[in-house]
Amino acid sequence: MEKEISQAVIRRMPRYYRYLGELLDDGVERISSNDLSARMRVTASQIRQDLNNFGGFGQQGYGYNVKYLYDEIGNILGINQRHNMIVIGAGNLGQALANYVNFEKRGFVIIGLFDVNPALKGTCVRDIKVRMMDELEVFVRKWPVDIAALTMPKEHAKEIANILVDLGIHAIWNFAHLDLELPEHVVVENVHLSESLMQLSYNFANYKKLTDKK
Amino acid sequence: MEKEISQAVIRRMPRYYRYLGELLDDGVERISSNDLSARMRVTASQIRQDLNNFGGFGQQGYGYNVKYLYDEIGNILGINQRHNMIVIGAGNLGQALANYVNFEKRGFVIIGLFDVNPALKGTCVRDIKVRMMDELEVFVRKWPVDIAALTMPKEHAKEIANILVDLGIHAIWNFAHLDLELPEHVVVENVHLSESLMQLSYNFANYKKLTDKK
DNA sequence: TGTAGAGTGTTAAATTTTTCACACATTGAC
DNA sequence: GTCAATGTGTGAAAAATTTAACACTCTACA
Repeated sequence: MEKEISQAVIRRMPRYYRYLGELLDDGVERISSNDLSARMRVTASQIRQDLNNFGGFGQQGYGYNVKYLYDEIGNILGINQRHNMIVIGAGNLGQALANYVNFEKRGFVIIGLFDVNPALKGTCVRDIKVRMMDELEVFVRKWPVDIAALTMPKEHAKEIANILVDLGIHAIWNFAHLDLELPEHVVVENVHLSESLMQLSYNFANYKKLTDKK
Repeated sequence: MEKEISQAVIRRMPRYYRYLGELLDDGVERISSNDLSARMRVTASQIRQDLNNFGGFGQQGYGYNVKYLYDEIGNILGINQRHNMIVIGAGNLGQALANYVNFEKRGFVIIGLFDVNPALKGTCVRDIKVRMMDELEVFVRKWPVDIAALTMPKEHAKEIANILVDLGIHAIWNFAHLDLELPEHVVVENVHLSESLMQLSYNFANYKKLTDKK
């Protein structure tokens, strides 16, 4: 078995993908790790190391073919394979996700939106109907759901996550401010906005301290 | 000058803060790095190392006083100091931020919400009025703004970010899918949702591969 | 076709991050 | 008060990550 690739590397791959997409749009055909490194402000060495975790995509004396590398990274990340998503919590955040058409372009299709608020029942976000939570189970049994995004308040997240896992979903995009404790085979990706804000706050305070001292 | 603390450490601090807050709510008075490590699923060693970057908050034979440590980490992160925020982009995501009352509890107060869409002019999210972009400059000159959250489409983010920086703002919470190139003294925290989703996608695909092989 | 230059893949070194291990301060039971 | 148990702070080891260095391949131009 191949050795496992570290999350540090994985976290950088989407960024490569983004930059390559831009190059593609700009009609750039080929790029060297050096040129890319200058654009992305990372070392060329890191780019080459990262990519070589997945295989040799470049060619000596030439560099990397943008289109080819773009597609390869897309495959690695599972982009352009269709992923059906549901979003639990149709508040602003849930609606923001539902409205974000770029996900769909990449194969991440939101097929259902759920909430407890009866006022939302039957309303639509884009063409996605908001359903009540009691319809969740039937829905998930009927449609193949790959990923569930949790955008509801943290009070219910734990319970819902367990239900989803019992229903066979094993990828969860968690926006609730808590750490889900789920079986090992379930993949969880956390987006903790308040923690991100606090990190910003620290760096902000620290920058001020630095300049105040001068 | 004290040696700089790595972002890896900073990124973990809000999580400690969150767990300590929960302990506090549960009426727990003291905790050892060992107990905390069991709850948080990190090594006790890491907890002690992390905290000791900022000073010795614990006591041998006793552990850490929850309330005290909670407050200290709060201070380190600049929580409970007031931070005035503005949000550029009053779409779903901007409104989600504006509606999220917990930020305010922590001292992060959104004082303005801006958009280009005239249909939103004068509408309110909670008690925050949505203003048009052409009012931005006067607003920022009038009110002290610490942090700007960018939730508008990426096409305009670069330009707006430059304007904000010129107006003296030096902390930016960037939700747009691009990397801002700003002067060194500006602190930027990125939240790239699509990259987070791709990381989930990779891990999802990889989990599947693993189990399929068996 | 030959060859200088470009640029990858890869091994090795440097750095950073995490974990281990333990001396010693404090607690709390008796 | 004594003393075993607890549990931090910290220096050192281990592991992981990042950067550097370079042999060798392929390109592109004459």
